[in-house]
Amino acid sequence: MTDTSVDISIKQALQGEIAFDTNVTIKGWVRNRRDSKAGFSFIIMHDGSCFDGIQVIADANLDNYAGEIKHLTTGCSAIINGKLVKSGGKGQSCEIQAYSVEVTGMVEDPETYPVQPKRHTMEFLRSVAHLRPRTNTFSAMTRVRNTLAQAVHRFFHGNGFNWISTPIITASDCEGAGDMFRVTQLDLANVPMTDKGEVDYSKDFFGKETYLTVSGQLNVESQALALSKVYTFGPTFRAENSNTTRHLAEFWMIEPEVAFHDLNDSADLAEDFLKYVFNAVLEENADDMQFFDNFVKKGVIDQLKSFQTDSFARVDYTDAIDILLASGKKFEYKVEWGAELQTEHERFLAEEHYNKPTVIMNYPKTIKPFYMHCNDDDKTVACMDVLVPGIGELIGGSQREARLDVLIERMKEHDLDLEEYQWYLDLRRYGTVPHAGFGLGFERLVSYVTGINNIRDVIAFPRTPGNAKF
RNA sequence: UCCCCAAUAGCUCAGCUGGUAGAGCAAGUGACUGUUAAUCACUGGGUCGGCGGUUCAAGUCCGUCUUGGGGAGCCA
Repeated sequence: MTDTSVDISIKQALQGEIAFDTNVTIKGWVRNRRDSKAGFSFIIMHDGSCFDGIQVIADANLDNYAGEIKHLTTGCSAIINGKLVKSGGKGQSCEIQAYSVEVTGMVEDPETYPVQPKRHTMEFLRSVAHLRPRTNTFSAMTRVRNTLAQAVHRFFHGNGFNWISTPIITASDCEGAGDMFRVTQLDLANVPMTDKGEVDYSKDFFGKETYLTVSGQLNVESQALALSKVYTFGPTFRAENSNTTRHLAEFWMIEPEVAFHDLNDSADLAEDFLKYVFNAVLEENADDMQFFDNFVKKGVIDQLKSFQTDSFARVDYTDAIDILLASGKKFEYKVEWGAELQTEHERFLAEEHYNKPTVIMNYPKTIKPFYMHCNDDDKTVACMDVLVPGIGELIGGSQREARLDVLIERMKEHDLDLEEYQWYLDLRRYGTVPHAGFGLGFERLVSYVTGINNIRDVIAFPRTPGNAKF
């Protein structure tokens, strides 16, 4: 019987790709077992290929029925060989009538197996991150995350972009941004010192201080000024002591950069990009998304669908300030031109005023980094934040300052060491062009799409302050 | 990092003003059933997050640390 058997995924069976009466083999993990004293057991098997499991009918006359099959519990692994048949019960179209159930791994102590067939809290599952992919929520999240990652590459590839791998180890704190993770080979118990009593980094692996990257932007700009359309998609690190539902110390970031683009082009690109990847998930993960819509966040499917036709709200920072002032809302932080928008302000704009992804453009230059293009008003820079309901900032981007003299002036204002940035300034010396790009936090995207509100639950093994387990 | 809250069985929780612990689910056994988060009965299972303190007595009160949650800051 097994000679003619076909190895299939559960997805193939449930999607009707396999004809009834075919002799098939599936391999996976037991989700649940129910016994019938009429002489057989129902075993629900999952293999991660799709949201649902397949029901296996194991008859009592199988050799190992009493010895093994009757003792199968949630989490056991098995190889099932049998005939794919039309289901004799309600709730599923097909099932497998087993010829053999080969148990590959029992669960050592069923009582302490953490993943029970019941609702668990996300906090508990995070503490067993090595086993949580066996749950509905995490297997669905993983498939959606995969679809998004594939769609990211497909979108850019289809639009003529080159994927650039920017360095993960970097020698300079590019944006003068926050804390970075140090990379060193020095013996921390015996650090070499200079005559001045400072750490002698010339003795270190790279001969200077090095860190994990916080952004590939400056590097990828140089690629854009030759290949025109480029993007990065890779790991990024921030040593900020942020304890929120939307920050990770290690996350994946997508950073497109396009020559001859201005800010509006960049906002258009961001919009097209989101439409594309949202649509990919709607098409490829309908069952997973239905689960999220039912049990994680009501309305999450409609949220993605409505964005296909209804695009970004776009508003200038200056106008956003007026909207906030005119709203009559009492805010904890004062609304005034020149100040950062606080979370409460962003939430009001994206969740109450517009209730859809909202782009705020052209912020005061005093609160933004040195590399952003100075607008003609000499007060604002050409930048944008894309805010989405429930997440906050999903995308941050800007048109870059392409004029050498203006850029140098801005760097001096920010107290940067010009020597360190000569290569970056060269890009303005040799054939400079206007260009623009943005950064998008991949996990925030997964969070928005799935409705899973804690960013620690949209990556397999989250890295956060005080937690690098697994 | 700041403010607030929480930590009790494998999981989710209850435990009033201090007197050494309970339920549901899970697990084990049995009954029953083409079942489907099955149902019913019985059984086993806890150094009440760590350390220190107050008290005759601490799950309960106080201090501190750790972890987690909600919010804020920083940002993607």
